[in-house]
Amino acid sequence: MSGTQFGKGCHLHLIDGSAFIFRAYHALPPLTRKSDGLPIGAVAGFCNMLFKQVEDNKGPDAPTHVAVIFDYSGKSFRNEMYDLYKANRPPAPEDLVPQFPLTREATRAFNIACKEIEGFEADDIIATLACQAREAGGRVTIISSDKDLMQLVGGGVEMLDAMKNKRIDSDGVVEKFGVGPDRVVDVQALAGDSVDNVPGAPGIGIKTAALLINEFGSLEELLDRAEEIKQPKRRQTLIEKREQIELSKKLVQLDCNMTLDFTLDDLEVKEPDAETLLTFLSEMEFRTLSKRMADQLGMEAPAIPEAPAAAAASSAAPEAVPFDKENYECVRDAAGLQTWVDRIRQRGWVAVDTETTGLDEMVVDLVGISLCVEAGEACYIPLAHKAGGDDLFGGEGLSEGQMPLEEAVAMLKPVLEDPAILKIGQNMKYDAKILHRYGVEVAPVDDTMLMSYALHAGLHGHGMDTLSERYLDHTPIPIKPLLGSGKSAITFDKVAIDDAVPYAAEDADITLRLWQLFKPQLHQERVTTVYETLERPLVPVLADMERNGIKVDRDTLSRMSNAFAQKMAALEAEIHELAGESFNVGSPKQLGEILFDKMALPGGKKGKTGAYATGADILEDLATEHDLPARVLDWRQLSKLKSTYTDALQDHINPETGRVHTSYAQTGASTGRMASTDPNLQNIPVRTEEGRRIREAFVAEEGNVLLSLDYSQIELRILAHMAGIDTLKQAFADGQDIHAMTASEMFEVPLEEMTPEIRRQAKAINFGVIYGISGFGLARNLRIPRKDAQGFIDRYFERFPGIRKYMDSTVEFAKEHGYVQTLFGRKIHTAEINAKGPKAGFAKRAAINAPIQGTAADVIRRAMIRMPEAIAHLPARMLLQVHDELLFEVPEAAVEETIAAARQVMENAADPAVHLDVKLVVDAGRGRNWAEAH
DNA sequence: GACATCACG
DNA sequence: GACGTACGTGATGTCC
Repeated sequence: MSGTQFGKGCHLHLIDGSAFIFRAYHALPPLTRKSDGLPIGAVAGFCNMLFKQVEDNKGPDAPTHVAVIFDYSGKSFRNEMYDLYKANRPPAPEDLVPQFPLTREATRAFNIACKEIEGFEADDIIATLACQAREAGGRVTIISSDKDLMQLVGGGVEMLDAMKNKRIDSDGVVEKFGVGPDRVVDVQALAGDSVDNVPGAPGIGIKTAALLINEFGSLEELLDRAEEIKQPKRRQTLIEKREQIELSKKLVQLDCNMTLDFTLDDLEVKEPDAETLLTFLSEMEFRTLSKRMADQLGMEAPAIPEAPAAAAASSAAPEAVPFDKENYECVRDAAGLQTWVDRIRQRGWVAVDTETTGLDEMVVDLVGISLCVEAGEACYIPLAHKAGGDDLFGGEGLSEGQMPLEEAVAMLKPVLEDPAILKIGQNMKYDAKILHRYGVEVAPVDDTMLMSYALHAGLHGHGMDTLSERYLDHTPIPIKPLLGSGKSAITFDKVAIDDAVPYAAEDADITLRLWQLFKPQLHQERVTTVYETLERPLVPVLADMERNGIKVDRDTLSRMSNAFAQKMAALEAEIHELAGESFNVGSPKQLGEILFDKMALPGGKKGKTGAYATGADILEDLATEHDLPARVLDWRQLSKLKSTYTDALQDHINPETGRVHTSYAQTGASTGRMASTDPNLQNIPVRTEEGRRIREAFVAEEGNVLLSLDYSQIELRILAHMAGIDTLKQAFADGQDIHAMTASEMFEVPLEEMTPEIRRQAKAINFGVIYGISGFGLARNLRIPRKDAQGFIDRYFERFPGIRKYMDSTVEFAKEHGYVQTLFGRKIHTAEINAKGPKAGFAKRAAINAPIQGTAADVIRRAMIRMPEAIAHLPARMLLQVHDELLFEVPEAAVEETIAAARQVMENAADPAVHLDVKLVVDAGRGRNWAEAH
């Protein structure tokens, strides 16, 4: 066949690749590649179509030439004619984006010509090729159902809807458009197209358009003789919108005369190269297709590890298999471990759990590893259990019957790092960090804790015990009896191996069962995208940040501690003097008795415990008249700073790194926010001058600076977007002072005459709105009469009715569905929304706040996930996240570049999943320490 | 271990 | 008509 020139007797298949991808994407369930979760549903559908094409190549009506044509991403020449062309088309779904290049790869793997040209749409290339083929006397089949291509039908050109397997010839076009192919563009020009944003003639659809074109013969004739039309409205439209209609025709008219850098002859059908194709298919892990293709090519199908989704579905329901300690194996040597390695390889996945000497992953040692490949069947590999304390030779000796730790790790490493084997864990960040210290980079991973978070946020916690009890109806073996408690508590390495096996193996067993249960639920609950884009990819990012830590200067803290202690002592003496007796200032109970009984100051008891409330707000009220409460407030501030920060922080400095390594709880907050623990670095003081100085102890390494980038007013911006408040959006677009603007709108004060006091009140209202405002809450915050506060709120809602609408509809949604959602699809369950009594108020406000706080949390998560790649070329390290702030450490020379790169990522973090009507703005600061940088 | 208090966004 | 409220967190010290 080679060398034949395209001409009579030739048959060209033109496949509309882009259209096909979208149809495959929407028609098929969201399949993911088992080994790493890569979305591949559309690729799978696409490959099946190509497979069919290959079969067709041998069929009775076989093509001699074939090509798959793609849209070039980006704008086409039509955007130059009409900038709104396809403007209302939403961006491609995020899990489809990575599949675009894969479909090109697939096409080439099938050895089919793969064409796209910058600045042109696939339709134009198809049109040009179809015209060329027709002129050469050949036949053409366009494999697409896109009506825009129907203008090409006729003269040997037909279309084929591959999904419905339906051919469309001239008659088919007449059926669809009421006119022949040669007049399709005329009808389209009149009818317009909302999908492509082609304006057309308002009020005229396909039916009317066809009627008119058939009556007048052509669009040009119709427009010239528009005066003759009887219906007044129609006549007026055609006359007034003539220009718009003519533009529409240009938009829908395909270009048959493109200059191509290839010829029809280049599209000759070729046999696929068996090895290339099978390699690709097995890389995609397309089991069935690999087999069918291999059969057709007369080859052996490549081995692909079994798919978890299919296999999980086929195995017994995880909750149906009883828990049985007897089935848990203790692996004591290499031979025993090898059988598990083999089982894992055969299975393609494994649940993993590590046992360690403590909870701090930066410090603790590995004690053992448990594995599970099938519900009910698990093992524990003890590696560093120590002999009993009464051992004559000291407690340091390892217990008998353990294989060497290095040997076990060496055997497991290839499995744990194999991209084709999925590692399943409960809070895998912990295990991955431990294993990292033993030279193992665990990947890919699934995490049942994160799955539960995507599914059940707001309903309950996501710890293993909770999940096991709720979803497996099984109470796990408690750790307490093994470790003891209090002073006599031991670490896991001191637990007897026989006791450790059932406990440890069960954890892996539970994890596997939870995974089998949750995995399909992600799809059913429509949170796969949340899990795959906001949860799973964040794990390694957080692990890196935690490992990085931040340098904290012990001397600075220590000096401050001493200073605080001195001041506190002085204050304490003064307080005792004022009280006329000595008492524990740190005891709210004793303080309350002094203030309200002995001194008889005005104030009240509080609820449950019967003790007086002595919170800062109450003391502040008293402080205007009395010295004692004022001193107590000072004392308390210092006490807080000293105990929580200057003292406790020193204990968290890692002796090896000299840095403080926090731990982020990814599932800590129901809204999608992270929580920071051990220590909490998200609540380091900043609001008072004295407290802010603690940040001076957070420093950069020599030659480096700390860089702080934070979102400006992100929650208010998100509220403006979600509630659709034009005034607010405009103010943000103009870079205005949003609180001053609010104040001006509300109190009708011109911006030039704004006073700090009025602005302060507006600011409180703006924040109140985010929290689900109430007259009471605002009154307390502003210390104004409740009536006045309610007046402010009423005026606010009058001025911004959209806000009230947002609040009402959010609560409505919560009541109906039992959850609310962020813009990115994260669900936050609102269990008590339909409760009665005071609980209802709480639930309502939480429901109003959650989508706003949660969307902001999603945005910064997306930025964090993209950050490593964006700063990979720079010597910068991301250290901390504080809800709307990211802190970096970077050599001075790379500061500007890092700010630019990080800001770019942060400001565009919502795209392309969500297009915000309000731009996100990121402020940056730098300094030798965190106080300077912030 | 519950409660009160206070640090942050 | 009264209830009793700002949203989301974590750490510390007191007291039982």
